Amino acid sequence: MLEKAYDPKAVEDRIYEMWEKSGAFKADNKSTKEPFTISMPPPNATGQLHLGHAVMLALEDIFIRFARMQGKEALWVPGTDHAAIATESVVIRQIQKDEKIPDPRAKLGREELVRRIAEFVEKSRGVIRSQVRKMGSSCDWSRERYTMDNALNRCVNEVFKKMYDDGLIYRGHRIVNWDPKLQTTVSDDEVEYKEEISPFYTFKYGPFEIATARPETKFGDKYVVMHPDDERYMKYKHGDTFEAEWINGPVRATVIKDDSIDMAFGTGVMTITPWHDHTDFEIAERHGLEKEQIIGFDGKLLEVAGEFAGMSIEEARPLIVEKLKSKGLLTKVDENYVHNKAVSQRGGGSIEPQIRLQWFIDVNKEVVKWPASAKATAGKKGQLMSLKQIMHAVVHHGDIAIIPERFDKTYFHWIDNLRDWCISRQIWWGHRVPVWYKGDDIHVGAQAPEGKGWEQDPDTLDTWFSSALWTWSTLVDPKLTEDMSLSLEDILKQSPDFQKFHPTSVMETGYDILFFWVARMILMTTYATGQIPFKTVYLHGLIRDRNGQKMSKSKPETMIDPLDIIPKYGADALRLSMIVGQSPGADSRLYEEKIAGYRNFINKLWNASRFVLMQCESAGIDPAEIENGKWKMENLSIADRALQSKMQTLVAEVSDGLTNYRLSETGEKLYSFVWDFYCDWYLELSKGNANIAVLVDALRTILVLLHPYCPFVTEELWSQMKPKNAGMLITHPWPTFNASRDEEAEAQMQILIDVITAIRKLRTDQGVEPKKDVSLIIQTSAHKDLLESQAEHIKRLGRVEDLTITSDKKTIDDAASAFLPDIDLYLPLAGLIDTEKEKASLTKEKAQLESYVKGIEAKLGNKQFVDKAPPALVEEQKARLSEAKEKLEKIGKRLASLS
RNA sequence: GGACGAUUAGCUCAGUUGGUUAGAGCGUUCGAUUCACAUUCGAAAGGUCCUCGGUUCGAAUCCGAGAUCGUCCACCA
Repeated sequence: MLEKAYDPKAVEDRIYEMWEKSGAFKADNKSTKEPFTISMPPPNATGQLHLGHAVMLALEDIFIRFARMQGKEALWVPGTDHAAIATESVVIRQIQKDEKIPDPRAKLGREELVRRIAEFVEKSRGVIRSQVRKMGSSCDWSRERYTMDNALNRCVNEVFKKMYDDGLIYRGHRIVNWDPKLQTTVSDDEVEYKEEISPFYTFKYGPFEIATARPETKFGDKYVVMHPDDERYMKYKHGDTFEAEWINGPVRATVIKDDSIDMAFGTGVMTITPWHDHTDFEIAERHGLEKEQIIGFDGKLLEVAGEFAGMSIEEARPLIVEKLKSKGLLTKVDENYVHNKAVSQRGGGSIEPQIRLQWFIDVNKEVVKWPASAKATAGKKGQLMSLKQIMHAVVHHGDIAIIPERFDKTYFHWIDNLRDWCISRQIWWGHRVPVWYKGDDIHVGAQAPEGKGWEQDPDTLDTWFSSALWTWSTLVDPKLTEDMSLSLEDILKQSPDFQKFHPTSVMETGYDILFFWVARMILMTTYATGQIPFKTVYLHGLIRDRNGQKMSKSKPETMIDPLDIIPKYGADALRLSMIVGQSPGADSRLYEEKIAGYRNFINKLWNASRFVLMQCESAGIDPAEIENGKWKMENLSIADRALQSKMQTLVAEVSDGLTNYRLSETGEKLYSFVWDFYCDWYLELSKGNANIAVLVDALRTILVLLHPYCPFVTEELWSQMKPKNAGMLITHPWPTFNASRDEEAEAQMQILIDVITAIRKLRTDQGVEPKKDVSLIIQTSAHKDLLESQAEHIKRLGRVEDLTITSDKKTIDDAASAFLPDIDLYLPLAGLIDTEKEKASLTKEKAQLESYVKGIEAKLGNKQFVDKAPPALVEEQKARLSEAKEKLEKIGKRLASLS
């Protein structure tokens, strides 16, 4: 017999082990079943499982379990990410701290440092693996991948080479976001802007006044830029030169006219520093101006700064201002100027734009064939397009659907503003740029060419470069990647997993990495394989604390750690609490009471099962002997029939909800069906005269439907009551909807529920002690037979000792007026559920419908509407009209029969 | 500066294409409890659906304007 309360600790690990051992997670690439694939967004190999992972795992597990039960060949590929910059800086910091080595890169050298990082990652990956299991994730561990696997490295190199050969990857001096602290570039998306109040200085510069918050960059400035239409400066022509007294003596400056200048800002004139500012760089490129480096890669001023050379920015700034002031060039200081300071999202250090030789992906060059997907290809075969255009097309044409839809706009907007992607990083941990140099010769490829003296590029690739290949690089056969004679195309063609499981079905991830990752997967995968990476993108929101704040380690009191929650409340409860009430793309709040609420639900289900099993036992029936889906049709009570009927609707709704990714709504439906109907009414009514077969069979179906949401408890309960030939729930077939609804039984059941509820309320209203058995008269004309047949239930659930049901209004009036001492309560049903109430509501509905019909008829009678509105709309209105008329007719008939 | 989203009970949120008396969970109040479950059961209180205007027979829902909050993007020398 089951314990009195569900104890997840005693169940979860055992169940997970059973699933894993059984091979239920493994997908078969030779199967003829329809594939359903999810690539797990790989958690950072260094990390601990947090709520962001937990919600991702819960959602994906629901998708995959539903697909598996529906008989699809379901594959969920797990893995971990090497998280280049994050990991390298974690390990470096650790070495600095533990071994007191201030510069581990210099001291240990590349080989040793990389070895240490790899070692560290290997340890952390084990932690992540076990944490993913704790959530109940039914992923195929035999296919686990890691972004630094050799096979994936081969894919990275092949794609790099392909892009290089296509002219999509180039090396160039471009202005990049340089992080002086981590000594590497970061991509535009990794830069954050923080508001900062700093003094804003206005200086005299020749005949002009220029304003700046960063005087330390101004040493080399020799161009003043203004808008060509600015009337204040009409007398200066583009190309004019003049002499100006400046920080370290006089400089010769040139006037430049450029449209990008905002005339309303400051004085409308600025000097530019092309080496250290994106906008200035662009202006300089447009006009072919000289660029000069002022600040070194270590963040210190260079020779050009004269007496200030070697100083850090913080040191130099006040001194420079002081000097300019003493020269009489400072005209104004605004102390309250708010400006946005660029900082690195990773290290948090400030970003110093610098010009560097870097590798880039050209997103505008039109050299790529239209993707092979059906919709986007229509009529465009053979056309060449840019990576940007590909990314746009596959979403625009509906090959890829984003849920929620509104993120389409954000996505398109991002593409419109996308600049070339800087893919090289000056760190050691990651996929090394597969390029070799010997003097001026360049060779691109995974291996060094024949001959001596070739040296590989020291840089590594942006971590998102390898992540962008994730949906398919994880599906190539690793053995094939060892054969260097095969092309990428051959490898893909000969990899059974890729052939069977790609494109993947759904990519589920947080909306915060739509740009970082999702967009880049679309870009890279569609380019490299000719296939879209996934058909649907499901974006979940962030989990916040109870105050709507981001959970962070700095506020431990609001932190919820899944690893604390799981032993306490169970993985099932955690899963429900994160999914019900969360709609895609929107943030949601999580706190312990919420989780406890779902723990209670799990326990309710547990106890309902316990009750059912006890009924079996006392009836001497072994539940295993009860066949599934074969309810005894004789002697079905109203409750049995109503349950059967409602069950049909539930199956249909849950199937539909899961198919269309409406997880929250569907979860809520299941919750309320189980608690509010099955437990509160059906089980209560079955007490005393239970139909065991119905009881068991309905509960089994409930377990099946709930399994994707709360796999552990359902599997455990299933093992207690499954039919003897059935296997585990995880692979149990999903029920089908057989469409036979019993509306009469549902209506009668509802009347019974209404009557009992009314009695309870009546008792409370009249202050009758709940313990006391009462005598009751129910007066009804329409439902006398029904209520009489259910008298036993009414008596038991309403604590009524003596029940009289009469259709005679006089009886009740007499009883009430005579204050018959032996009658406690009188319940006239006329105002509750009786014909009078029905009549009233029907009359109201009729009036509404009539005016509705009138409205539509007026619309359709309007010539302008019929002529100008889209035909579909007119048709829809017509359909609605006939529907309403039909309904009106029905109501008319019913009303006639009532009176 | 541009875009997107939110605003419904004390709190957290549902509310399908406009249609009975706007719902749930938590919390609160009152009551119950050997009979599956106190991780329970019954009942109650609690709402100007942000504001104004419009469309409609009918608006929480559609349209317009505004307010407040939040997020993303761009970025100003």
